[in-house]
Amino acid sequence: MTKTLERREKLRSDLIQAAERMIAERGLAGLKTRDLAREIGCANGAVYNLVADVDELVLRVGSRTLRRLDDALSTAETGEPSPRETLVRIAIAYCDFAAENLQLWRALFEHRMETDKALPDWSVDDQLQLFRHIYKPLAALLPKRGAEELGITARSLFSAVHGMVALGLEQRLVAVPLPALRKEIAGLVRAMIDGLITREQAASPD
Amino acid sequence: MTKTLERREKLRSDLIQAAERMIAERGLAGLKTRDLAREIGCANGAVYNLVADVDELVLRVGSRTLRRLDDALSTAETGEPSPRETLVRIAIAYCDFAAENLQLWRALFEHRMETDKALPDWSVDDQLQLFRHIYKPLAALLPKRGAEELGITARSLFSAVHGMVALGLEQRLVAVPLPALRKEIAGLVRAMIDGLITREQAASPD
DNA sequence: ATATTTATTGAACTATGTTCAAGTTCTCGC
DNA sequence: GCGAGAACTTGAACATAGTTCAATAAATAT
Repeated sequence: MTKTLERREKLRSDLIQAAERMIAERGLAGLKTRDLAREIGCANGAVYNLVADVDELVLRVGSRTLRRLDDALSTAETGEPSPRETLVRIAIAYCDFAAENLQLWRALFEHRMETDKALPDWSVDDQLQLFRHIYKPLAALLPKRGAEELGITARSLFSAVHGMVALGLEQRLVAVPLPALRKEIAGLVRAMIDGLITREQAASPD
Repeated sequence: MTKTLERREKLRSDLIQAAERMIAERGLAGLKTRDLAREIGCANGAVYNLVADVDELVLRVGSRTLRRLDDALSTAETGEPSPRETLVRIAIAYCDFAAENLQLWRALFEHRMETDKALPDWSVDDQLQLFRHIYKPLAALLPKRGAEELGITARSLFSAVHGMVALGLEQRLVAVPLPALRKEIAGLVRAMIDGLITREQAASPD
């Protein structure tokens, strides 16, 4: 009885790993059900016994990528006493992760579900976890801010770094060499933090 | 003799406009050659007499979008004496443009050419123009920096704002209401600028 | 007016996600 | 054990798309 269940689970796991490998090697657009089926040794149609459609598959791969990214950021935030430098390290870690997992990281943002098909909950949850890395060090630096406001600022800071990484790693424009990009990010993160602190202490001079 | 040439040019122009409308309404993935052909009144295959392939079509639409974006940013930078507030206004203008032209703006970044097919020059040129809006006000604020360094910082600042807009307008995560997003962007841009100025005046305390 | 060049057509080709009727394998009551 | 019924797997077939190209039509030159 459990025999086919086990087999299914094994196959499903193989499928997701194969999809991950394929995206990493050929990009999101290079993911093909027939190639996947061949790799895991089943019929093309059998893929749809394991996942509902390719959207789900991409989301499952994304979930794994987000978990690894989360781990990378967790590592970056340990053992650094200064909250300011912790934030810098997290930003650099984000940049490094994106560079080392370029296609998988891009897939997180490139993928679009067909209109109005909602994301499953388990996928949404993953994503919201990312901001939490920034929250604690930021709270230490901006003691006057409330939880709500801090959450928003954390999100903004994350987004700003994301933008620098996204455009910095884009091949189309002048590609920035990675060391230069890391330096730029560190500089702008420090500037943002300093600016936020200054503006918190002063009465927000617009 | 010029008869068919004229007709072709007219058709090509119609095609690009139809593609623009289609992307704006249905997103980049909703662009279909057969629908385009029907709209401009020619055979499906005739599309390939007007452009080499859909890649070129998307790029041509992108070129128009970039031009309109450029205009919007130009408008934002006029008539504001303070360079700092000029930068804030440019950032807000970028945000507003993205919100008002969401699908077309997204298409600029979502589109990926098939591997190793290079962008045509006319397309690359367009994109580099965007940073130039930021350059002048930034130069006024950071007089000690050289041209090279300023260019990099301008790019970083642009990228950071881009990231805030990109993630802020993303439906998947908690969508930020537009007014809140504008406020956030204004706040973080001011913080970045203040931080950059502070760090330029001090001896860059890392 | 006719021949030659050029442009346009739409059917056909390829690739790809998805479905489903038919075949196969497995399970469970006897 | 074994056979009926449930569950699973298959791969051919379908729908949709981008792209090509031989055949047709139009335009131009002689």
